[in-house]
Formats: sequence, structure tokens, C-alpha cells
Amino acid sequence: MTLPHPTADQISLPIVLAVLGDPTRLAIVRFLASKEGVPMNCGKFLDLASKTNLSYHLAKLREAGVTRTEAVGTSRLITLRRDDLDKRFPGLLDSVIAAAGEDKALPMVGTADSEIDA
Amino acid sequence: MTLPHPTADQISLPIVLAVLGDPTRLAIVRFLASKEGVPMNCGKFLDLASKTNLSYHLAKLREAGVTRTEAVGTSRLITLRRDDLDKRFPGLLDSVIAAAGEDKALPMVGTADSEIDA
DNA sequence: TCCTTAGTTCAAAAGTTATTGAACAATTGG
DNA sequence: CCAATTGTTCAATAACTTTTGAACTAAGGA
Repeated sequence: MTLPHPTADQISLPIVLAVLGDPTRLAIVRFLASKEGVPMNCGKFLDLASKTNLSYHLAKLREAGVTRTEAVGTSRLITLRRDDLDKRFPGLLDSVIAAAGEDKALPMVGTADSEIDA
Repeated sequence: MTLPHPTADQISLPIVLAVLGDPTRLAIVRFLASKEGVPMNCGKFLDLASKTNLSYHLAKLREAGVTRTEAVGTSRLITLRRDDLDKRFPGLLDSVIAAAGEDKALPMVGTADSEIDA
């Protein structure tokens, strides 16, 4: 089962920028980039926002074409759409991730609690 | 006379992205980039929005640190803050401008009328 | 089957941003 | 001085976005 995603050519620059221009979503993207290749479920982001609110932000990221979300059981596996973003907007994702990596003001995933599992 | 601008280190990534995530402002930035070095006055952008609305969008760009605005007579001379943006977020401005350059959906400066003056 | 875990949906409330018009200020040219 | 040009401010409104809680669905394990 796959949720609705834009095709690569439907991805819009102003929408991507607006979606990344929110600290919570930028923190999500930074974390996805830091674990690139490893699909994350929504629970990984619970120190950024409530479950309901995360559902909202993750939908925004998916609808903008920034992330890909795959439903597996009751989970959603979330990955960056690096290939499509690089094709559409070369260099953009990398420069955003690099800049976000330096940003002490952004909220952090994994500062709150349990690094029980790896 | 200079209007209030953030210092280079006060420029915030999410704020810059949010400010660029608006089609009117992105069109302004694309036009500034296409004439880089040549300071533009507000009137150059009148085919994007009303005078009042432009004042609002140009203030947003200035307050975010994306543009520099210098008051000269009754005019405002507007330039991109490329040096500061490149220092803070290397590669970001270039990738945004390149992507915006391809974007047929963005509004255009100079499509409406008078190329009377150069 | 029943319970838990994982996440969505919905409607409401709160907050923010964009757009408008009318009135204003400041500079410049006649 | 007067009028035109250039742009700002203000208050109102419209339009969107974010956040919330309660209710819900769907899968998986005991």
C-alpha cells in the first residue's frame, strides 16, 4: 500500500521551500538525512511534536514530494526522496541539509530520551 | 539612511526558506539574481503585485536577510545579500536561483509591459 | 478474541501571513 | 511653493497554517 505522492515533475520549488521553512519539518528532514538509507517510522519523531501533529507535518512533507512514505503493517516507513529532489533541484537538498546541520536553533530528534534501540 | 537588516549571523535558515517559499518573493529573488550587481527599485516589481503588497514582500525579504535595501532619495535600491547568504548557507542561494530559473509556474518580472528603459 | 501498538481523521481553536485601500511622508523637478 | 513620484504605515479583512483532543482504523501478538 502506498500513500499519495506527487510524481517527480509535480514537485514544486516554492512548495518545497515553504514546507522546509518550518523548524519541526526541517528537523525531521535533517534527521532523515543523518540516517539516510534507513527508513524511519513516525515514532522516531515523537520528541518533536505530538502524534497528531506529526501526522500533519509528515503528510506535508510527503505531499510536497520531500519524503516518501510506505505503509508496512501499522507502521509508516519514511525516507527522503533524494533522487527525485536532486533531479529536480540539483544541490538544493544538500545545501539545506548542510545548513540545517549547523543550526543550533532547530529542534533535535534524539535529545529527549531512549536510545534503547539502535 | 539604511533600513533595519539582520547581521549575517542572525540570518536563520527556516526563516529564509519560508520567505523564499512564496511565489511572489521567489520571482523577486530570481529577477534580482538575473541582474546581479544592478540595484533595483521597488517599481521594477510592479507587475508582480500592488505597491502596498510589494512593500510588504520586500520588507519580508529584507528582514529575513535575503536582500539589502538602501534608501536613496525617495527610492529604495534593492540587492541580493549574496555574500552573507553564501557564507551562512553555502550553495543554497545558487541552487534556489537555478531551480527558480527553470520554473515556468513562477510569476515573471518584465512580462507585462514597458521595456522602455533599460 | 481481546488488547496493544501505530498512526489517521475530523472539527474546532489559535495563530500567522497575505492582500487591500486610504492616508501619510519625503524627495525631486518645474 | 506646488505637484508629481516613490514608497511606507495603518487597520481591516481574508485566507491560510498549525495545534489540539477525541474518536477512529488496521495490524499483530497473547
